[in-house]
This record gives sequence, structure tokens and C-alpha cells, in this order.
Amino acid sequence: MSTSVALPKQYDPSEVEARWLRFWLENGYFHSDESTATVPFAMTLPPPNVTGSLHMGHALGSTMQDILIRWRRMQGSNAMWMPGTDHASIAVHHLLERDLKRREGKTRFDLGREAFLERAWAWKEKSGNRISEQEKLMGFSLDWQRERFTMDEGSNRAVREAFVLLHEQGLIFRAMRMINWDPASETVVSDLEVDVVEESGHLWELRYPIVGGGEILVATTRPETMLGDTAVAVHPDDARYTALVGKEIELPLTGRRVPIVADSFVDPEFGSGAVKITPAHDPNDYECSLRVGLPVLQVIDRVGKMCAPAPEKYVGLTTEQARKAVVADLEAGGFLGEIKPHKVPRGRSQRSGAVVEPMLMEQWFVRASTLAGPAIAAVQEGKTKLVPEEWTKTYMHWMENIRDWCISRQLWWGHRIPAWYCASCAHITVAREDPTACAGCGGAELRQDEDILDTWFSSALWPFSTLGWPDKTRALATYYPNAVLATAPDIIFFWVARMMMMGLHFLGKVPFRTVYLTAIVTDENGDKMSKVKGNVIDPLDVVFGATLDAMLARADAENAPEVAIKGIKKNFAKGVPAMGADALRFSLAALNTSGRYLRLSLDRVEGYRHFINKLWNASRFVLMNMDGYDAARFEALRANRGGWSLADRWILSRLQRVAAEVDAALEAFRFSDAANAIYQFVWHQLCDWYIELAKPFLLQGEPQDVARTTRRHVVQGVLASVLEHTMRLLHPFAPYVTEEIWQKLPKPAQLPESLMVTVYPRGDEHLVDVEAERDMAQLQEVAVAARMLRSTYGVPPAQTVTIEVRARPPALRALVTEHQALIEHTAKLRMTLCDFDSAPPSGAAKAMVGGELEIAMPLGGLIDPVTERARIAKDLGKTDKEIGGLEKKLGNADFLAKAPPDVVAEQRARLAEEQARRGRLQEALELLSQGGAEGA
RNA sequence: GGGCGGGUAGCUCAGCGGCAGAGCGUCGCCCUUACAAGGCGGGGGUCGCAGGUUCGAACCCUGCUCCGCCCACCA
Repeated sequence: MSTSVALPKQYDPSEVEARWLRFWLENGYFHSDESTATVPFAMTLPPPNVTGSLHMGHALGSTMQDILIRWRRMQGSNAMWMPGTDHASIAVHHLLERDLKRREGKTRFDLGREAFLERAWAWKEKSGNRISEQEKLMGFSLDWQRERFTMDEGSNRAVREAFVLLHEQGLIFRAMRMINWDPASETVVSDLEVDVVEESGHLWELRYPIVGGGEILVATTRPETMLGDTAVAVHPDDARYTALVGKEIELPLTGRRVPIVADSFVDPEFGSGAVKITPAHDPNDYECSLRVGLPVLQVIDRVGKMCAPAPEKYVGLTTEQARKAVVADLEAGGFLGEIKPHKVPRGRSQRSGAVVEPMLMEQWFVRASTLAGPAIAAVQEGKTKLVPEEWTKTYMHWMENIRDWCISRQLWWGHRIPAWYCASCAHITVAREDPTACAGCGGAELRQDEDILDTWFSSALWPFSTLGWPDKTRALATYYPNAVLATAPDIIFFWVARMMMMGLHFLGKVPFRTVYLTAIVTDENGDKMSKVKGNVIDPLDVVFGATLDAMLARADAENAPEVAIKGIKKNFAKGVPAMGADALRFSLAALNTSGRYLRLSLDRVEGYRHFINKLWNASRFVLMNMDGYDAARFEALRANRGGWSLADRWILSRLQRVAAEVDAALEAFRFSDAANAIYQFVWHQLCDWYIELAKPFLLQGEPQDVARTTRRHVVQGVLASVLEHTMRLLHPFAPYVTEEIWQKLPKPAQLPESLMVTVYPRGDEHLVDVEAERDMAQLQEVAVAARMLRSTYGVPPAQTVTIEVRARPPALRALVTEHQALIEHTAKLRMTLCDFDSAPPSGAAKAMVGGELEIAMPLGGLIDPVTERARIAKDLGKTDKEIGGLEKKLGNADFLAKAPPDVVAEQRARLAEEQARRGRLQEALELLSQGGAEGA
């Protein structure tokens, strides 16, 4: 038997969350077993960068994943959620090298490869698991025993295996290509890592003297590259230049002579129709040089400075300095024509921000076009579905136009390329184990390729490398393919597409059945959160709270710029209140509609914190009233349906409906629909109505009053049971508060130790009570109408009013009579039932419910005829408008002939109701005019 | 230059052929013993513009317009 439990009036998440997190972890509830026979449901967490800390994008994505995994686990699936972190090659370099520069004034080259890597590992050991700790605090039920890292032994082995296999198959190769060079990080970056921005620059016109007389005009946005020119090209059909093709020009400043060539890529309409050709530093020019057969002269080096064979005086200058010098010298020599402002697209490295230099270099590539085929087919055939579906086009478009993927990087932190060059022959040995001899000539003098692999190479293998591949493990057999991958749309190309290609290639199966693309979290103004703008809402600040001073101190420690400090002061003037993980999680779910962006503001989260608190207090109320309750006895009463009221039947029916709604919504990844359905149920059905209706029955009566005691027991049981099931429904969204409440609720003995391993409710159609829902809805309308009259006339709460209810249909009369107490309690007044055709007292305020029930509130002299007339006239106006529309529709022969019969019948019924309503309202208005005249 | 998404209440967004909705904000009344982080009630919309299809359009089609985003080697 249960006794009352007292809870604090305000919910304090901090203590509760820490306690249950420990409990879940200690009891291994997050762990999954690949040998379990139940249906597997596996997901892989997109591994965050080891450099990172949890940001709102992670919080959103991971909350949606945790909702799915907790939901499926409760449904009985073998739910596995794989955690891990990514070594994030460039990001780590960036961070460590910046630090090295600041503290010791050194570069990574001063330190050397080995020493640098030592530091990197030390740093990783020290701060690499910070983000995992943060994920735990959010309540994410990741299977921590499986936690992996993209540079751990298993991943290393998978990377080697994949590289070697692809190389054997000719899908990885080494080639001289035009690549994107980041001179700040001194590495190649892939096409995806370059952001092209249109910047304002200039178009310089250069006048190249032709050998033998005359000149030819060329235009360029990068005059400094002329030092590497090896030709001038014109269109072969351009009559202006036909005679010049084959002649040479005297390339200013260099003393070189280069030919005038014809190539059809030249647009005769642009500028002069002649273009300078710099094969080493422009992709177009390089292509042209291949077609025409021109030498390639590299005049810009790895750090973005001019180098030989550029003339001595320019060597060592940055491209920017060189530009000034070259322009000045050209001008001095009379080689400069017009200079016009011009928009130039400029590629910048995403990570370093440096202007990317197109360079011709030998690098390793993945032949993506071959791998893309199956990845395209799999999506076309629906083996993998993208949700929301719109993203399919984006994926397809990119895949169909995919280019070879440059995978080598001139960095140190990462997977070193398993290729060895031989001192005595040209053979390149690619091997799983470090070789001791050249596979070509047997020579012993081998040198391993200095480069490492693009971080995304190991990420591409992640869905199966984490499950033991290349070994054929039980885990791989059970959890591959994953059920769902949830990630942000900005890494569809970087990651999703590449996992699809690699997964299909190595396993012959798609890596996941559904890709759920999350929204991008922005601030309340729709701006992307950025540290520079100072508008970043840190998820853990929301959970634990943060003062403005603490936020500023943190920004200062990160050397945030002045604008960021200003932004923080403006956006977080009062700091961030502590709201708990549940409030944040629920907010993210409730605001996550199918749009591409999710605007988050602290106000919104605060609103949902109110919801958590509301739930807390409703539970408090229930627990305060559980004296003498016995769950077993209730189950017996439930079996024979003894003593059930309309309200009991109604709330239980509503519970079934909300469970069905949540189930359907989660199946369709409609998280906001699911969250809002629960919100609506808890607040507006359970709290606003059922708990209010329960109150009178919870009062302790005389023990010998058996009927009353039984009734009380039923109400207690309904409350406890509905609340218990509500906790289950809500648990994936707000795991902590629901566990806390659930543990305290009186409940049948056979349930497990934790809410998170109970069975998730599914809506049961048989338990939906249509009649109870319909009756309850009508009674609610009556109560609401009565409250409206009361509120309109400002009847003081202390004043007892008796309303008169007039209803025409006998069933409605019976319903109202039977549930008089319900109406009186919820509208806080007394009521009498009168004959429909009897006249209400003069000076009564009136309201209609539908067309056949009227409420009259006698107010004696208190009624204000002006207010009342205006109110009723407005109501009448609306009704007239409705009738007008309906009559027009029903008067239309086409409508009657072509619309489905049920629609026609429905419209007829509505018309009848509206007409009845109009009659009654008109009467009221007339009566009021007489009464009003008398009164005045 | 191509492609994608969006314009619905003051704000944020659902609805995507059959009575225009929610949350928040706003206004009025109320400390009614679960909750003032609360209760009750009210007001608020030519569904971006113009055509078309349909018995019927916020919803489907066409054009226009404005706002985002992604892709693209034009000097």
C-alpha cells in the first residue's frame, strides 16, 4: 500500500540528473549485446572531432538519435548506439600549431614529425574525452563499452585494408593533377574543403609585345602569375587573331618568348578574346597546356611565395607583394593597359581561411566515379532513404557529377599512407604490413610516403570499422547495416556519400537504411551560431546555467575577438539560467519541425522548462493523494470495470490516442509532432481536465462509505496508471525527470528496475472509447461557454452563479443532466436544466453551444446591454457568414452532382446546425433590444 | 550560370484539395490548498502577387516577386 510522497514544489534537475545517469551507467542499461536474438536497431553517432566540445548541432542530432534509440529499446529492439570520436587531422594541426606559435614561436617543422605527433597524442589523451563526458551529461544512451576512435588500432587496420584493396583494384592511384593548395597549412585540400567566395578585385589588361611587331592584349585578375606564362591562347575561329597563331610574344619582365596558340576553350567575347596561359597555377590553363602541348612553369611555392623560375627579384615575395611589384614593373615598361574593378571568385581554405592556390602536384586519389555507381543505384532503388526526401536530389546531383577524391595530405596527424618508394627502382610498394623489401625489385632501401590520408577516409569506413571489419565479426553481422544514420546536411558529401560508396564496395550492402538529415540550429534571428558573433548557445550552459561573467571569462581564455565579447554581452546580458538536460532535449525535439533550420532561443527553452515543471507538479499532486492506494487492487477493479466515470474512460482513451500519435510520428521522424502530442496531452488533457475532475473524489471520506472509497481508489488508480504510461511515452524525450517520477509512482510489482527498460506504449484501438471522447467534448464545450460568460461579465470568483441550460435533443439533455457535477465543478458555478422552449429570465447573458444548446446566465441588473448586444451580434455575424457560404455551396448543382456524398451530407448537417444557432441568437438579440430599452 | 528550399496570427512554425491551427507573445480577470515556472477568458490572419485547373485551392499547375542555402574552371 502506498503512502503519500512529498516532493519539492520546484523541480531541481541538477541533483536528479546526476543520480539517474549514474544509475543507468552502473546497471549497464546502455549496453547492447550482438548475440541477442531480438530485432537489431543500430545507429552510429557521427563521431565528433576530438578537438571539439559539444555544440548545439551535436545536441540536436544526438537528442534525436537518443529519442530513437530509447524508443526502439523500449519497444524491445536490440538497440545499439555506437559512440566514438574523430581524429580531425586538419583541426588538430590548426589548434596545436597555433598554440606552438604563440607559446614557443615555432612551427611544426621546427619541432619535427615525431615530436609533433607525441604532443598530439598527449593532447588527445588529455582533452580527447571531454566531448564524451558532455554526451553523457545530456543523457545520451550510447553504448560506451564500444567507444572507438578513428585512429585506434581497429580503425588503423581497417584503413590499411581498405587502402590496399582499393589500390589493388586500381581505385586508388597516384597522379599528377591540378589540386587545391592551402599555403597556410601547407597541404592539399579536397574540392569540398574550399569555399568559393566572390570578392571584389580587378581585371588588369596586359599588353604583350609580339615578336616582329605589334602587341596583343590579354586580361587577368592575377597579374603576378604572368611570370609563369607559357603561352597566349586565342579561339581558333577568331578571325582577328588567325594570322597571329604560331607567332611568339616577348613575355615582359622575364625575357622569355612564348607562343600564341589556338584553343577552343577561349571565349572570344570576353575581354580582348586573347588569354594568357599559366599552366602551373590555373586549372583551365593546365587543361589547355595538355591539349596544346605547353611547358609548365611553377612560380609559386608551397608557402604561397614566388619561386624560381620567376626572375630573381620576385623570388620570396608573397603573391600579394609580387602582384604589386609586377604591376608596377609592367606599368614602368609600358605593358599595362586598363585596370577595371572586377568580381573575382576566390577559393579559401575552410579551415585556415587562406587563399587556396591551384597547383600542379602529384597526389593520391580515389577513383570516385567507379564507386559512385552502386551508391547512386542504392538510393534510386530505395535501399537507403533520405529523410526529408528533398535531400535525395542534392545527393544524386553530387554523386552523378562526382570527381576523383584527392586523399593525400601533407600533414602528420592522421593515417600515414601505406606506400613505400624504392631507392633502386620505380616500384611503389603498397602493403598491409610495413614491408622490409621492395615488392618490385627486392631492394631493401625503402622510404614510406610522407603524407597522411584525408580525415574523411577513415570516417568513410566508420560504420563497419567500428564493428570489427575487416574481420567477419558477430557485431558486424548483427548491426550492419545500421537502421538509421542521423547527421547534419552539410556533411552529405563529406561523409554520407563516402560511407555509401565504401560500405557498398567492401560489404556489398548499404551502411544504413535511412539517413535522417537534421536541421541546422541557428540563433533566434536565423543567424548561424558563431563564436565570432558571440551568439553561440552552449548546450551545457543551458543544462547547468552560466553567469555572464563566466561566459566572458571563457571567451577571454579562448582569445575571442572584441566583436564576440560584445555579442555575448548583448545576447546573454543575464547569463543563461539552468534549465536541465530534459528541458533542452524536449525543446530541441518540439522545435524540430521538418524545416531546414531550427531557431533556438533561451526563451523557447524556458517555455519547455515550464512544461517539465508542470509535469513535476502534476506528479507531485498525484503522489500527495496516494494514501491507501494499492496497485494490485486497482488492477482487479480495472478488470471488471467497476466504478468508471466518463472522465476515467475519456482520459484512458486519450492516452491510447496520444500513444498512437507518438508512435506514428516517430516512425516518420516527425519529432516535433511526437513531442507536441505529449505536451498537449499532459498539459491540456491530463492537467487541465482530468486532474481537476479528480480532485473532489480524492478527498478522504468516511471509511464505511464503500462507494466513495471505491471511487477514490479508481481515481487514484487512473491517475497513477495514466501518469505511469505518460512517463514511458515521454521518457525518450526527457529521460531524467520521467525516471525520477516513475520511480516514485505506485505501480504493479512486476515492473523492471528502471523506466528505460519498460515497454513503450503503443496506441491500442480497442481501448479508444469514441463515445466517451464525444460526450466529454460536448461537456467541455458547455463548461467553456459558461466560463466565457462569467469572464465577460466579470462575475467575481466568490459569487455563486446558477446558469440555466436549455438543450433540445433528448440525448444531450440526458448527458448534461447526468454530468451536472462535472460542469459545475469545472466551470465553478451551479446549473439547472430548463425546458428548451421555456423563456430565460430577462437580463440574462446568453451563449450557444453548437445549434441546440443554450446557456443563460441570469445577471439581474448587472448585464450590460451594449456589451451583450455587441457580443451576440458578432456571433450572429459569423453564423450568417457561415450560412451564406454553405447555402451557396449547397445551391450549386455541380457541387451536389460531383462532390462525394459524405461531403455533401456533412455540409447539409452543418447548415442545419448553423441555422438553428442563428434562430436562437436572433431571438436573444431581439429580447435584448426590448429588455435593453426597458432597462435604459 | 545551374539547382534546392521557403514566404500562413506580433514572433517561430504546423497544415499541403472539403469549417484557417499550435506554441510563445499580447490584453482582461484570478495567489481557487499540484504548479504565479500557475489558472480562466478574450482579441488577433484577403495563407507573398497574378493567372489557371477543380463543384471546391493556403494546399495542385504556370508566371512573377522577395528571402535563404548548395553546386559551378570563364581569364
